[in-house]
Amino acid sequence: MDHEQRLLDAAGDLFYRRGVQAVGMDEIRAASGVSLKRLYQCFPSKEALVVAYLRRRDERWMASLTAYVADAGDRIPAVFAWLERWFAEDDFRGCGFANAFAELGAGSAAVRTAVREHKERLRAYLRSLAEEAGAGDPGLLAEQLLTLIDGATVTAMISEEPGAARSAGQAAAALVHRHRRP
Amino acid sequence: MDHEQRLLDAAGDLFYRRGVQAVGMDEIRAASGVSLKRLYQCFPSKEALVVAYLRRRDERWMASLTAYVADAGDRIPAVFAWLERWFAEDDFRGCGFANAFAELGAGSAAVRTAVREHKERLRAYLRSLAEEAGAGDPGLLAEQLLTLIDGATVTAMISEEPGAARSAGQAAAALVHRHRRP
DNA sequence: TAGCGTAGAGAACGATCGTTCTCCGCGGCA
DNA sequence: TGCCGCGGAGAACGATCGTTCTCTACGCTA
Repeated sequence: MDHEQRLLDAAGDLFYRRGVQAVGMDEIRAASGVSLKRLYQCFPSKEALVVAYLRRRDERWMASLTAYVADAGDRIPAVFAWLERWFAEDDFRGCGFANAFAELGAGSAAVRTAVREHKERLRAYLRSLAEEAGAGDPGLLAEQLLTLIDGATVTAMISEEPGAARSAGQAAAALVHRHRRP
Repeated sequence: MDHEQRLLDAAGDLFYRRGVQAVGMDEIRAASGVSLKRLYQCFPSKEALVVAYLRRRDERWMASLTAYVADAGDRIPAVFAWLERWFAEDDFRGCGFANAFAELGAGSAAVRTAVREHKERLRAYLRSLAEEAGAGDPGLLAEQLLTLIDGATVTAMISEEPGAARSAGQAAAALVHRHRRP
């Protein structure tokens, strides 16, 4: 495995679990086994590493969600079933993007952009699901689903109970039903 | 005005706008005009100051919301109208509690507790609104409203558009309607 | 084998953090 | 007036941060 992958593996785990500011570059070096010199050859600054972490997390998170939903019959309920499994994971600690935005959004335009791109990708995907479900206003339904997802993620992070996904899933089902009949 | 108030005013503004870790104690001293010695007499550590900031923010935030809603006819829609006004404020930067949890939750049990207490207070208030609205399962409706509020707050923070409150308010109205007829 | 380029380990650097300490000047009291 | 104690300004401290530099050891080529 090349150095960049090893660095992103170590940084991704540490940044997500403990927060970006709480993790120093030397800890990433120790966890990855990559020397500091090479670390700075791959990523010229911590900010660059954080942005790369967010981009890779976006790819993997979206890929996991879409793969799970593609295999399910009822697409939109499957989104919330996937969320519940995610919330129950041992190292779940909320939305890595919202957390990074909270930590660094005020200071780093690159982080703001990376987070917005992720949310935009998710919104577009939810819109495709809303269209497939025959919603009268798929843009509005997608926005509401996004709100339920982000809200359930915050609630699960703070309460440390994966049940937040279930009530959000019920709300989503009610909204989908609502959007079908104008 | 006494020193504690001046400190909490300055710290509250700085912590919320820029994040806790991005603000040093010396900057709080400069903004408040309170000497460093007295600062540490009032709050023996930064963590204590952060917890006091969260408690005061909880009180004021809840007081503002409940006062606004109490004056309105339709209580639950009023919650989302209040949210929209909040999102449109110049220095809006998301939920101070979720942001503090993202920054410090992994490292500070006191911060985790303060954040959970706020969310619990909000949940209890929403439950009282759900009961008043005649919901069949007020606990579930309160949980869903909380999810919509947190989700809309995250979306508004990231997108910097207050419109997130509107679609969430429409979703809330649909859910209230749903809960009335089983 | 001699010379060279490279890579890793980790010391070093300047900045900044939370926290404590020192010093000085001012007000109350005999 | 002389003394004492308190409070403020800010220097100082040790730790740690992101980043760079030095030194050493090794592999390749002639």
